[in-house]
Amino acid sequence: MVLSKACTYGILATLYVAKENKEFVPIRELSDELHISFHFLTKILQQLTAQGLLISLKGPKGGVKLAKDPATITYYDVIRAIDGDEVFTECVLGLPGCGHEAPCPIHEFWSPTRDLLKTTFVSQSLEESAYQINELKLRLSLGHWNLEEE
Amino acid sequence: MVLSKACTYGILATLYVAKENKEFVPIRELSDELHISFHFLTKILQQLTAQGLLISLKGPKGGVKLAKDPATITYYDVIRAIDGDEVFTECVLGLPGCGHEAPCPIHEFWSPTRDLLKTTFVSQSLEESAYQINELKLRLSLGHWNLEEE
DNA sequence: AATTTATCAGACAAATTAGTCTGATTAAAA
DNA sequence: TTTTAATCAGACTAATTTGTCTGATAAATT
Repeated sequence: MVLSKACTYGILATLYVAKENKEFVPIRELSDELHISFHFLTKILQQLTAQGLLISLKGPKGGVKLAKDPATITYYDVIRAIDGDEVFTECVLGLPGCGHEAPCPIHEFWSPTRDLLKTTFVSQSLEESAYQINELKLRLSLGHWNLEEE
Repeated sequence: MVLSKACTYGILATLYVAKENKEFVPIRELSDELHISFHFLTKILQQLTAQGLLISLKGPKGGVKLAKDPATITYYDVIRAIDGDEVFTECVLGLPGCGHEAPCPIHEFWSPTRDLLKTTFVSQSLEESAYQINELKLRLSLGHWNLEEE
């Protein structure tokens, strides 16, 4: 698995918030719509709040919102806040100190692939995805299509 | 993490066997040289034996050897035998049924990246890496360099 | 001021992955 | 034929990730 579940949940939630484009979305709404455990999602979003990607508000009318313009937040930002950037920097075989000077047997081939992996997430902003979600009516929910309520 | 630890251990072990190029390498030698837990590695190599990538022999002069010409075994073969091929097929956001007809918001961008990921592992054989290990004296061990014995 | 609705904090449980251990089995060598 | 050296089988433990729960805190409404 490239991304942890916590990380994919974090991405789905920030995408939802980006597409809604309103003040403070309650986590309960996110967990209901995306079919993610409320308490688990709460913990994940607290991380994103602590990292400065989200702003939260307690009480009625509370919830979370993006801390910045969604055009300036990339998938990479969210991934790094939850999973760290090890997946984009570490040796795929786990050899300590693997690099150009002391490469593992596939370093030379893995390195460009790893770079593309990073570029893929760096070059996509939440706004671009939010636009596509709205335009193309893309779903974000983890629920299976034929179990979706209308 | 792209590959599980079990998977990286399996790759390192098969690479070691490929570079040694002799009949039946004992797992004890592999675990000592690669600094991997003997019992854990044993279980992993049993999987590879069950999957037909390795042949094992009990008793003195026993151990494991490659079941085929290392030129015909790819990293992808080993990865699939241990981790399965989900990492090469599933949605990076975990959305069930994500695909061309019902894409997730980054399907279009993730898809080629995922393809390169697979291609990277499909196009590298154990023999090619074994050759490089021998020629360039590349290390396989998980031990840190300054802790290595001579 | 009291109530309601939300996040925050942290303990706890379950599931998965990683790692350990003991004994059974098998094959070669003495 | 006995001993020895290896894998095989499976139970067990530890660590990490995932998920659940309860209460404290804060902000808006009544």
